[in-house]
Amino acid sequence: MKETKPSGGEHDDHGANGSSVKPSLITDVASLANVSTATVSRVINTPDVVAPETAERVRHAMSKLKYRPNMFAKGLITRTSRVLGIIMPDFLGEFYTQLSQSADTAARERGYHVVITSDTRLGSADAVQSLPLSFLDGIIAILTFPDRKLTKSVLDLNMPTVLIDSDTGDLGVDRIRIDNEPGAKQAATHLLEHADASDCFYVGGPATNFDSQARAQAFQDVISERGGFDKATQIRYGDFSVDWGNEWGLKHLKDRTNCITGVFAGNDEIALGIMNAARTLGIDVPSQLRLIGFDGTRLCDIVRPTMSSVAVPFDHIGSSAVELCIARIADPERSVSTIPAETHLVIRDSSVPSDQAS
Amino acid sequence: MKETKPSGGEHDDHGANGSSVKPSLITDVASLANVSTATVSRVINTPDVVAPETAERVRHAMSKLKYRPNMFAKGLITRTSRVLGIIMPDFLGEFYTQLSQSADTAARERGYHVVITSDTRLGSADAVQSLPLSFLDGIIAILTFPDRKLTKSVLDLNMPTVLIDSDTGDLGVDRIRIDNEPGAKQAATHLLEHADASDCFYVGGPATNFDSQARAQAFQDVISERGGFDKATQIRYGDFSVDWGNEWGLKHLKDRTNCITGVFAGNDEIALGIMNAARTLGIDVPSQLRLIGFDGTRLCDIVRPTMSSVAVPFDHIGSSAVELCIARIADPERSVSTIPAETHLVIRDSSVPSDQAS
DNA sequence: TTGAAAGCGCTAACAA
DNA sequence: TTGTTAGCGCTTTCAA
Repeated sequence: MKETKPSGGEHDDHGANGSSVKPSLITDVASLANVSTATVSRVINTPDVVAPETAERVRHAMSKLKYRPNMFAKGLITRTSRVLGIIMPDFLGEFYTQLSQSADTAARERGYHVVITSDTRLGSADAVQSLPLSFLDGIIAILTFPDRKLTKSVLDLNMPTVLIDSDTGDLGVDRIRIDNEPGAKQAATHLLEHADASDCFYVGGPATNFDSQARAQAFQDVISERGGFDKATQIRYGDFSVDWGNEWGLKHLKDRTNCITGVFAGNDEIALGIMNAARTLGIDVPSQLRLIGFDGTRLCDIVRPTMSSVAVPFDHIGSSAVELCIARIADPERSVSTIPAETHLVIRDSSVPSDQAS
Repeated sequence: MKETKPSGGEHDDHGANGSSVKPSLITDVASLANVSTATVSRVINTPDVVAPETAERVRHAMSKLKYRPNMFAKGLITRTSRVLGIIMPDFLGEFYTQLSQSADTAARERGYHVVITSDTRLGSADAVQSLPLSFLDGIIAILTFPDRKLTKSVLDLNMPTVLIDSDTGDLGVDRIRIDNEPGAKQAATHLLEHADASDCFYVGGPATNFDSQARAQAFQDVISERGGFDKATQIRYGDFSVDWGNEWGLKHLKDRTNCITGVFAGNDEIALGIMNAARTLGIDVPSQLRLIGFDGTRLCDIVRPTMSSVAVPFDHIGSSAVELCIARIADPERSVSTIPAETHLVIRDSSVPSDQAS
């Protein structure tokens, strides 16, 4: 309490809009506490190496000046930010939402922050220049489409990266591999319990989507075993939307009132659309139509009848991705690994014969 | 093509895991292109000021070396990142999802990036130290609870900030003010068209939540005008969840089979819960129960019957927040403004008398 | 236990 | 149109 008055004020800010008062620097804190900047830096980064009373004096100065280290300067030296970026196609959909939440929790436990951003810009030509992604210590990218350019953009970032759910072959990158097969096979098998093989359908997302295809394949493997399978009609692709499900349902369900139809949808939203179409057509779920979705999002428990769906282990995926990413950051030389994320069928009301059929 | 070989390689990376090869620097590019670092910097930031052929040469060197400016160093000087942060309570829920999407779009158009992060850590003691938020050029915070500590934490960041939907008085900060009143009054009025005032209920979120309260107040204003209003039973608080709606419905709807009940829910999820409870109890929506939600999320069109709801203009809110934030960044001295976001009722099937009442 | 000083990679005057 | 040079705010040897 004897040096020059530093720049940061101690009285309340007038405006409270940021950036009106300029932030105090480490030098301000140093002079207020009568120490060198090195010491201030030490109480922040390696507290145990500085004398308790000195540390206390410094801490007092820091809070008095509302000192906040400049992360640009800090990062320039340490080359880390302790923030992980999650790149996803868009912010919409339960899928991404639940994944973000679990990744955030996992990151937090390990002293990292997570920020979410959409990848739309990644595909553009000047992506490399425009992306302020170099702030990040690592990247977790959810690449659902086999978009080579996008994948390459991400890989070109040349930083610790974890890919989720992409169809990319072995690019020598850590990956969380969502295994569609077990859940999809369980779903198909479940459908077959009450419906003929020829009455079962797969209504998927985009034909180019890897998951969409994998689920279709598993479905086909199970169904075709029973014979009477016609790929052209029993497997259809559209997009991952309620509208597509509704459209398919309206068109293909109306003349199926005197048999039990089994439908396995590419995701929950499509399934919901089909459920709505059935209602419109007066077809009862589950007595006339057995329906199973995919992803196991919150939607399944919200709608009535509740919807059977193949659950994707979001928590496991989110936390594994974070762990893998942090492990890679810690040791860039460690061998590449792929962590499988198994799916499994969760049966709810939309696929089991109701006791009181109407 | 005559200088020292720079560090970055031109052959493919072996591993493809980031950080194995060290990134090339501006000096590498400069020497490869036979220019000074200043010139390289110019082709990146002010291209028109450098000779076309020189620029071309530099650009070639950049792509050959996969040069990527170090944002830490750049930010240290320019003090900007062109990244805006959106802070929200959590990643869950349609509300935040749709808001993020519109903010992202708006930011993109203006050359900014948006990252989403949850605010859980903001409230903690060491928040100031642990938050790597100083990277951001601005912050958009969604503060739904009157949490003074959280609000203060955000404001203490002392950077361009826009608050959305908080109940904070005038803190001299830019704000997007969601106006619950018009929509809520329309909802209450709509309910009154077919239900007695004493048969109308508001089932809100947390009692401490500002929006929850504002909606309740508007509801009360309209309903109590008709007389026979008992606040204690007709206004109930819980949380913004499907479960709470279901719980309320199961408890309070069962002995209301011989009158038309009108329910205005605090958000769409609560409304959905109530809708499910009604179904469980065999109460028909909308003939016996007129139901209106709040937020106007995608859920409203997904469920059957489709749900009437007070729409919140997400697009407007997201883009306005981004605009306001960018304006503040551009001119820290500009006067503080509050942009209202009006809500309005969107009538769907859950609140209108069905033609064929059962 | 602390301080002095040398940068981290980049941009921005100021010259040329 | 281009180059030289001085930092941005912080961390980190190296000495003391």
